[in-house]
Amino acid sequence: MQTLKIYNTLSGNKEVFEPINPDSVSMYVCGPTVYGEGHLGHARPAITFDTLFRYLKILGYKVRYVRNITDVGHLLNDADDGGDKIGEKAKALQLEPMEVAHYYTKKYHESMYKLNVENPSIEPLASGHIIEQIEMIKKIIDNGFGYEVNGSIYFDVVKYNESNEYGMLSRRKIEDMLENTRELDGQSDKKNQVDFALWKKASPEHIMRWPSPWGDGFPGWHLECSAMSCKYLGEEFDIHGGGMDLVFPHHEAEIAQCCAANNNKGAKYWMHNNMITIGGQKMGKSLGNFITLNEFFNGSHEKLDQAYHPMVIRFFLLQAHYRSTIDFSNDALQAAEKGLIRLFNAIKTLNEISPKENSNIDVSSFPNKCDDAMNDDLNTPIVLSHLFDLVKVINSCKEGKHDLSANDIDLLKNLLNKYVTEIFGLQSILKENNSTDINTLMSFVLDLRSQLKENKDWATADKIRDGLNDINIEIKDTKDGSTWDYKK
RNA sequence: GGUCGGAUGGCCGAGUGGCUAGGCAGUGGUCUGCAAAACCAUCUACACCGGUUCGAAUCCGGUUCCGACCUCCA
Repeated sequence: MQTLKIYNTLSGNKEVFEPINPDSVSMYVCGPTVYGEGHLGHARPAITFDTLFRYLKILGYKVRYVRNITDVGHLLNDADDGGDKIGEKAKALQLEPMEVAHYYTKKYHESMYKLNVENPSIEPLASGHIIEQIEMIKKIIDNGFGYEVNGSIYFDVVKYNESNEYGMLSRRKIEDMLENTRELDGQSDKKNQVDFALWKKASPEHIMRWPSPWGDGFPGWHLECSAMSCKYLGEEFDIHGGGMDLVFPHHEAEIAQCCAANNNKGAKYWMHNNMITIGGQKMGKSLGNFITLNEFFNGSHEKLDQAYHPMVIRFFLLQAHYRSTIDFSNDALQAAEKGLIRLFNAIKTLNEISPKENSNIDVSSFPNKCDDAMNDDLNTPIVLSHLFDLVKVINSCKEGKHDLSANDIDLLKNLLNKYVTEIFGLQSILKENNSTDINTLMSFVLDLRSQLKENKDWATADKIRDGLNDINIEIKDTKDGSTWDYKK
């Protein structure tokens, strides 16, 4: 098996990936809170870790991939005793909170399907694991790291830090955090500002609530991931992923909870994808550049020049390294779209190349070069650059400038299939002209037109060409005759 | 304010102490009745100021600007 290196936020370094069990990998990724339409910010971790999921399987691992759905309404902020995101939305729409959660879960799944994101092995709901979360709180209390105030349970970060290291993931010092915390008018029940809620007592108007040993309430913000990863992957598992914005406090708190409950920090490798920007700005509702996935797919947002196929979004994300920020703009997406079409045209071309006795160009190094890049912390942009070098090779074979043997053609077909289809999960966006009726009709039209051209009746020939162009059919005149295709 | 990260050619985006990243656009060419498409070739770079070095875009220091987190957030 090849040596895969991944960047571990915990150590701040690229590390050789060695799973706890040699043949299998356990992976947990933070999924969406389902209170609104899926947006670009959801696409990046989904695609980043989908690519990792696919790659680990290609490497021969048995992978259990858990990605949760957060359908429990956590509080909007710490000082607030009132609403949560799902509950607020439910009130606004006069729906049950679970109707809201279910509706947006379905929308999320639809977007993931369009982006060709594979289903995780398990997709647990936070609301379905209240019991596990309560049990975990009990363990934390029993171990002396939780305390109750007025029906709410808090995690005692200061006490925890005496015997453990709070801040190991985000490299924060608890002393700095205690110093820097602003006075918040002393509304909180917490002993220290750095403490966080494990269980929150539900105020009368809070609609999402469950019974517990401490009265009706709802679980804290960070608990579900600890409880569910532990349940399905064990107290110690291989990879925990999510967006960089979750490093603190969410993932830091998860580590603390797992250590406090199980004396085990949970994941061995922590991986974080970077954020996206739109036109150089952070995406946010207040900035007017908040674009949902469906708006990208149908082009309905005013900032978009056109619709972008889900595969263009996927390809565009893969053209950047997952730990870099990536900036969305119409120019960049249109460039990606053209690149993607070029790639798939070359794959099509490869199937049409007739093999020669011997190759006169060496393509044997391509598989290793791609693997090396992928093994270097999933450097998908470098893999793509190699694949585009391959596009040049394929095209020059078509032009008769190079030859490829049958063996080499197979090698390239396998390589492209492995990377483009299986690991990157890309699908062709070329329109297929596979309707028999239209093909018969078009070959008649093209035949007619070539007669016109032979008779030098350029005016009529051009009229046909222009007319077809208007209905999105493009005629391509080559020296071997004319072909046609749907325009993009 | 604290912690951390970034600044690469017209746009996006890799990488690295000396050797072409790649995509898109541009330019030149092939092909064509013309055009389009396609294909081939190719130019423009490493924020600023110092330092280390035979050599730095790459290492070090400083400056400016940008971003993330510190509060729900992918």
